[in-house]
Amino acid sequence: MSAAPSHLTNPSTAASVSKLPVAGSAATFSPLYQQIKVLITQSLQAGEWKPGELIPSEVELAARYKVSQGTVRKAIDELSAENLVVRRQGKGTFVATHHEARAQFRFLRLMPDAGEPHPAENRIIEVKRLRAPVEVARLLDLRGGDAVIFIKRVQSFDGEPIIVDELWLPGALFKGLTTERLVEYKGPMYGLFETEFGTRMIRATERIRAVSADDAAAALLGVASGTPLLSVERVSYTYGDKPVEVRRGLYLTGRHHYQNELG
Amino acid sequence: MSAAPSHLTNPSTAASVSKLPVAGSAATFSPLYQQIKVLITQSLQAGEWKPGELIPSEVELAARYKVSQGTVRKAIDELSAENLVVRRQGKGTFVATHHEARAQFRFLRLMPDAGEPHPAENRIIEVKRLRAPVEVARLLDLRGGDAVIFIKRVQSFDGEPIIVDELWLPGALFKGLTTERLVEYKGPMYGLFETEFGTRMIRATERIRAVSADDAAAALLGVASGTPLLSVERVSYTYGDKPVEVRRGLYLTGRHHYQNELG
DNA sequence: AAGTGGTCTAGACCACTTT
DNA sequence: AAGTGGTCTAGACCACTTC
Repeated sequence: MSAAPSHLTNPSTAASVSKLPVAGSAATFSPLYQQIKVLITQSLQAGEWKPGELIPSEVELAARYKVSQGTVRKAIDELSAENLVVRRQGKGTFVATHHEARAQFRFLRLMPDAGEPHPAENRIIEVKRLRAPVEVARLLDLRGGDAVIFIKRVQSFDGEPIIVDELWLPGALFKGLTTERLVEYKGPMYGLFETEFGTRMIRATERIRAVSADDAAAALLGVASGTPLLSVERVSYTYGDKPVEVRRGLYLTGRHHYQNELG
Repeated sequence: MSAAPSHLTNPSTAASVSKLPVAGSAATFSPLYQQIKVLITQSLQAGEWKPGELIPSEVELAARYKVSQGTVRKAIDELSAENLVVRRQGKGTFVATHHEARAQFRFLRLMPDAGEPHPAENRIIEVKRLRAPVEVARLLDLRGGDAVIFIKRVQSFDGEPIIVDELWLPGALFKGLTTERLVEYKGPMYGLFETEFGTRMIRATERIRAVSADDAAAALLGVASGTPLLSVERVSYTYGDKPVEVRRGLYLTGRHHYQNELG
């Protein structure tokens, strides 16, 4: 390597500084490949490379950031492990997208007890704009009176209604989201969010409980009130761990189950 | 490197062979670091290094297998990602064990809605030996009449009974498992299995449903019959993806929830 | 043939832990 | 001081894809 890259701080070449982190100053050092990872993530967030597109090759990125190819490789390895990008030998590295079968199963864990999973059919029940309820505002990091878009829908498999979903999305990020666009759109909802609104869901946390179906849910699912349902409360995050969706699903688990892997 | 290692097949030095996999012969080539990974896993399985113990350093393993340190490193990186070993800078690499707070949360995802998770208190209800029911036999890869050990217990948090568990274990692997030993043993049950019976749980799959409490479960949990409960059916696997435990838990999710991360 | 990611090596230095 | 894993580099060759 020729010269130390000015915009990056390499502990290997600045040992004295890294050993003396000034209290109060935020000058903390992280490995080079972590810094590269942050830079690449920022480019992804800024939309420099869009979902589905090819990002520059390892050699190009190494030249851009003035580090070795091996360092770029380690950064991309981690981004790939986090499902932010997908590597394809011989072709290159692509920005991950929800427009793939791959991504579907990551975010919908309900599987039929027997047989192959079938694609879900969506029925939109309601879309409206309202002020965020306190609990939703807290989870989405919004202020009290901020607007959110509320969506209610039913998902069916093989014609059988199985899931009742309620979603809350920050109004500021999803301006122009209407029933019409939701109904027209074919494919996964996260695909729509990503393509039409530039918001890509990266990861989510779920809290799962067993509850009794109330009258409304029972009617939509075609079961008796009081039937046990799986309640799945989800908060989804985009780049920078920013929460951008609150969702509550009620799953009918008579012939389906929530599949989970403990590693 | 001096000479080609005789026990390993390196495609880099045997390209012609790797390009001509003979149909019928099982001679398939995998990267060197994958082969190293298999060898290390076999040593773990054979008990050459026991849970909690230090495994040889990267330099030593590189010498043993006649490959570079970088290749060993990549193998261990993956074993570490799969939670088979734990790296500690400056100290070495250790065989993962269930006798750590770390491992607990991987296999018990039920968390209190508010406050910190508390350690579970176990109450053993029943331990007996019986012939494997067909469904259990199928899941455990046993033959029809094989013996299994059946355990029923209740787990409480802060004195409140929250979980009713039923477990089935292959009799051949857990000879001598009695109520007494289960009651005497302090700490996680997987720790007992690992230390006393040499069977370490590596990963598990779970199928989750919402069900109604029957009379027996309701009595044990101190709730009304018909209360919605989370049903968690688990199959646990040890080295070589061998199933070694079937478990069915009923979770009371009034003030607790099953926590899951979607990556 | 040229370009991409995938593997493997060898060597340097760093951060952390123990002796 | 010596040993461990952690980072970074440079260069070679392989497998796969595209032109």
